[in-house]
Amino acid sequence: MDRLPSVKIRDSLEQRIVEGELGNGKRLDETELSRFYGVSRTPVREALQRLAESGLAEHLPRRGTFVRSPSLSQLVEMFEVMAELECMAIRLAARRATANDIDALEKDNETCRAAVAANDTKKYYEVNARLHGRIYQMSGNSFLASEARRLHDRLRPFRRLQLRVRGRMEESMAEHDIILAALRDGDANGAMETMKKHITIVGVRFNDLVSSFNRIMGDE
Amino acid sequence: MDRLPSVKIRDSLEQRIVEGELGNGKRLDETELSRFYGVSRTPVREALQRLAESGLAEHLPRRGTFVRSPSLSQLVEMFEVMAELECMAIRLAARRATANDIDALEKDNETCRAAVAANDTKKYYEVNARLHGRIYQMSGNSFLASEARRLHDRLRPFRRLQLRVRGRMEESMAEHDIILAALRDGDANGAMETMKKHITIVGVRFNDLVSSFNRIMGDE
DNA sequence: TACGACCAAATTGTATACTAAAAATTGGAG
DNA sequence: CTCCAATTTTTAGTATACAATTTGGTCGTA
Repeated sequence: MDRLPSVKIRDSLEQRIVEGELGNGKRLDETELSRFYGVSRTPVREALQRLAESGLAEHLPRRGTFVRSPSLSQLVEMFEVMAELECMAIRLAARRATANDIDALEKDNETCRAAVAANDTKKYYEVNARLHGRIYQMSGNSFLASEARRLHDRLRPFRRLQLRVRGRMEESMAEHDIILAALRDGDANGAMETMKKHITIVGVRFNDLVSSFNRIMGDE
Repeated sequence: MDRLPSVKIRDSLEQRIVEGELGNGKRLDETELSRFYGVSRTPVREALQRLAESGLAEHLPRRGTFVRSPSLSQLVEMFEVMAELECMAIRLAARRATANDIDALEKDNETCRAAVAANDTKKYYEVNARLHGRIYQMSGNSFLASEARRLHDRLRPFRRLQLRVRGRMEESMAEHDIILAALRDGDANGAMETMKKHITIVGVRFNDLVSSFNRIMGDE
């Protein structure tokens, strides 16, 4: 199944925004993009409609479409909601996890640990995302899983910067260990407690986040 | 500010789906819709793209766009997530509510009570939605507010059916009373407890059963 | 009758042409 | 030189024309 051009363009734009190539406030010019992708304006417009619907861009009638990264306060709000969803997922997962599920998590966690030892941020991020995705699945609530994954992806660039903060990867690993131990014991409350701390940015030094944030947002 | 035709069409379709006029599986024919709305296919297509992105419809490449109502198990999952978001909102609201906020809630609640007395389901739904929306706002987390409102709107037709169940409106009122009382006392936990019961449709046991069932059966 | 290939109608996806609204520019008055 | 207004230019929104793909049916053959 080969995807439609309009969908491919949408995905490409989404990635370019998330990667930071298309910074906040950047005007997404229909003609320019149509030249870039070698198609007419029609599929580009459809891609932009979908982008705007998902919240990554804002469409102003008869003005154009603009990349809209969240403000700092919106970011904090999003992390707050993310923490709640992760908590919910881990609570459900603790009740429903099978031995196989937990084994898979353990395996990912060890890969994470290796990445930390090698100081491989990219690898760590990748496996970490898989681990969290697995927990969403384990919750048994596929709607929750899809919502959590959506938010997770949207917070991706910020989460990644957060990991660059010195010592954050090690700290994160320790939390993973506690969460997994709680899961193994079926201790839903313990897992939730740690997960909340794990996600919420309040645990991180606020200044670190702000400086990362400014670095990302600084370039237009 | 007058909205663009493509946006108006999107909103109209969304409403028609939610109202049940366009039932599950209904094919959204581009030509037919363009005739219906008296415009060309272009704005209709853009409206359909947005609908698909928001999850109300599904777009199959070169086949068409179809209304996709959630299955029973998806519905249960969505209510489960809704309950979690409502809990979060009420927890935050309990900490941040001002006297004015609570007065406004009380007023809505009394209007609700009048609607129950008159057995006016439509009115009850309307004011009930406003009351919940107010709680989202009171949480102080605007991202949470927008997400909760989105889900609330999407669950609207099912919530409405639920209210037709005999005695459900009265029961719902009683819960509102308890929640408001807890809010007035700043009792976040009490408010959350009741809210959880208030939202969850069938009870946690059933959710667990359906979720495990789906996991076993491999239905994603 | 059953099955398969091929053709035709319908419908989606894309390109292009046209319209209308907003930004940019130019020209003049003060 | 500055400010404002009219005009030009650019660009978003829409219509229409065309291409590509699926689908249903028909015809022919085993």
